[in-house]
Amino acid sequence: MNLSPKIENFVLHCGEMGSRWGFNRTIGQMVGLLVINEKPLTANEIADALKISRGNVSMGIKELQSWQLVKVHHIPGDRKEYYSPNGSIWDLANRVFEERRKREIDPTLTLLRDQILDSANSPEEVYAQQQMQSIHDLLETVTKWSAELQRLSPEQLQSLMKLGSSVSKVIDLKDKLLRKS
Amino acid sequence: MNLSPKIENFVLHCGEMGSRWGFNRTIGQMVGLLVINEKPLTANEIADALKISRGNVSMGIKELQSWQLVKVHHIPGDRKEYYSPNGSIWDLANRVFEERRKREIDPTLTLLRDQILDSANSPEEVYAQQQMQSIHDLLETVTKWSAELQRLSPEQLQSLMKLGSSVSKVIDLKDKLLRKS
DNA sequence: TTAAAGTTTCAATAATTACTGAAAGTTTAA
DNA sequence: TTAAACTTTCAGTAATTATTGAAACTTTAA
Repeated sequence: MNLSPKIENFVLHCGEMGSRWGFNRTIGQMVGLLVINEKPLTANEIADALKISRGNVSMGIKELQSWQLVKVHHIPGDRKEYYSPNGSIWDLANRVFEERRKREIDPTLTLLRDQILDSANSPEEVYAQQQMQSIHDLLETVTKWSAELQRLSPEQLQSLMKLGSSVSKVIDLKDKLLRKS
Repeated sequence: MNLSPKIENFVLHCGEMGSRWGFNRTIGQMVGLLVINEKPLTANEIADALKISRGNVSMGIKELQSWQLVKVHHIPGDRKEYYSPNGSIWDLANRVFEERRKREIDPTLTLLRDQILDSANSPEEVYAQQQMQSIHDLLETVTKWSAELQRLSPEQLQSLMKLGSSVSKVIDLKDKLLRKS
């Protein structure tokens, strides 16, 4: 497996970004490689292209499956497993986004809900409760909004952007409309 | 500095979430501690409350300043520096969001713009270019949308949510309105 | 000036996280 | 069954990241 410089460049970049996107370097590279290749790849091809051990590929694939980012294919008469991205770029991004919400926001929302139910026993705790309530409200709003946006298709979002509409303009329009009716 | 169990619990949680939010455990705890305390704290108080070294606090504060999350106060006749969160919860979240966009999306957008300008030299590269174009378009859309949403005040967002309006409903309203006029 | 009160830096080390490769496990065809 | 072809696991090790604490630096009051 010999990557062209352009493709290798992209794959290496995905590796560097990997940890920022929620996985590690190797897994970032794997995503890049799978996305940039039209044909599904075997674990050995991945190990070879990225110059990593076979065992590491196996662990990476497992992780990517837990994020629902890869799909397995079988070719009749061939025992190897072939891997490819599970869906369009948009689908992949949505899953990463969703998974990160689960990891980065949900646990805190759970904690805050519990803490807020509990009553404060001192002036410091009264202030602490207020702050926790603010964080809770913020996170709930963000969660709801991200769910709304995820529901839209890329076409809906992009056509909206291309119309030159900002969200605030849309909200203004909505306000006007509601006032009239 | 003795934290009540409830407050300690919150601070420790912030520590555990720290790395998921883009910093490390200690810095997560520092944010939690500063946010939950009404009064600004000195570096020594932070070190004491979190049981970490003074040097570590210094480095953490530096990092938090680079994210623009803390503010320094001085009390007349007192040489110590007092730290507090730089703005409301909403302000802090906005800055984290913005900073993460810079780290997680912008570098990739830059790379993809360059790659897309370059012409493909093989069928594999043609496919690769197409995929890179899709990722580019997706990231641009996400970037523009997040900028739009950040522009709204928490009140605007929340009132909108409370009206029970989903974004798609708002978009539908907008379409109807545009069709009429 | 000086020294006290504070802050920052950074080399050494600790803690965490990722990776390898050999062994164990699984599946399939004969 | 057996063995070939493949995948997974995981103990040991490598690489990376975070933390300490002592020394260097800075600021201010006398």
